[in-house]
Amino acid sequence: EMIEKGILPDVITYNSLIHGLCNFGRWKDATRLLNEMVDRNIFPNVFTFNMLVDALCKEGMVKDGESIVEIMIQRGDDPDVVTYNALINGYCLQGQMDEAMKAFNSMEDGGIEPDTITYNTLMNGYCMQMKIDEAMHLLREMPCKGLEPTIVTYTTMLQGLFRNGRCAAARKLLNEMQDRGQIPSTRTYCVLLDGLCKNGHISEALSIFHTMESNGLNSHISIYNVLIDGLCKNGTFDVAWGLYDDLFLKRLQPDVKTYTILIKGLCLEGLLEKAEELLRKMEDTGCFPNSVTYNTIVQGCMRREKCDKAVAFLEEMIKRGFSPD
RNA sequence: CUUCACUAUGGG
Repeated sequence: EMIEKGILPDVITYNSLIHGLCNFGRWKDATRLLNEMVDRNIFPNVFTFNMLVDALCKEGMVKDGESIVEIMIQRGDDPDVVTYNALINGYCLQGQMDEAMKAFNSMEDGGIEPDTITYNTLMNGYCMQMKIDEAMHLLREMPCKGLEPTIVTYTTMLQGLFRNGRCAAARKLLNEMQDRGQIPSTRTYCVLLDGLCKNGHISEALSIFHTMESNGLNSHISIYNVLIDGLCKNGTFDVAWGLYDDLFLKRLQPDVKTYTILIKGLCLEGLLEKAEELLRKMEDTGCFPNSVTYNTIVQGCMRREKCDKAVAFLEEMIKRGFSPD
C-alpha cells in the first residue's frame, strides 16, 4: 500500500518488518524482505544486523550470530554494545558462560563499554547455572564501571538467591535495593513472594502481601497466582480459596493459571468433584483450560485412583487437540 | 527500528 501510494519504505520500515517476522519465527519471509531491501538499494544498518544476531542467538545458533558480526566488521558497520549483548545472551541461554565471558572480554578489548544490560544478561546467565557467587561478583563490579544496578538487576539476583535457598541474602539485597530507591515492579513482587513461599516462609509472604495491599500494590493477578499456589502447596487450601474470592472483590479476572493452580489444590485435597466443577466454571466464564490444566486434573484423578474420570478427561483433552504427557 | 530478569506464578 505504501509503495502504491508512492511513499517509499526506508530502512526503518524494513527493519520493523524484519523484526516482527523474526519474532514469529518466519525466517523465510524475513530473508525475502532482506533481499528485497537490498534490491531497492536500501542497505541494512547496525539495527538490521543486530536483529539478525539476536534472532540467531535466541534460536541457539550463536556461531551464526558470530558470522554476522564478522560480516558487519567487513562492511564497516561496526558491532556495538547491543550486538555484543545479544551474543552474550545467546551464550548464556546455552549455558556457555565461559564463551559469554569471552565475548564480554572481547568487547572491552574492542573499546566498547559494557552497559547495565550486559551485566544483567551475564548475571542472569550465572543465576541460571546456579552460580550465584559469580553473579554477585558482577553485581559488585557494576559501580566500579559507573553502572547503577536497576530493578531488573535486583530482580534477577533475587530470583537467583531464592532458587538457591539463600533467603537471608535475598532479604539483605531487597533492603539494599530499597535504600537505593529502586521501585519494585510487579515482577519483583512475584519473584519475592514466590521465593519466600517456595522456601517455606508463607507467613512472611502473606504479611508483605498485606502491606502491599494497604499501599494499593497488589492488584495484579500474577501476584495472587503466586500466593494461591504457595498456600495450596502449604496445605492451607482454605486461605488460598479466600484469596480467590478476594479477586472478585478487587475486580481482578482469574486467568487460566489461577484456575489450574486451584484445580491442583482441590485434587491434593482429594476434592475431585470440586476440581471438575471449577474446570466447568472456568469454561463458562470464557477462560478455557489448556493442556496444563487437563494434565493437572488427569494426574489428580490418577493419584486418587479415579481411572474412569482420568480417562474421560484424557479423551476430552485429546478431542480438543491437546496432548497428554 | 535492535539487546537483559532460566517463558515472573500453574501440570509432568
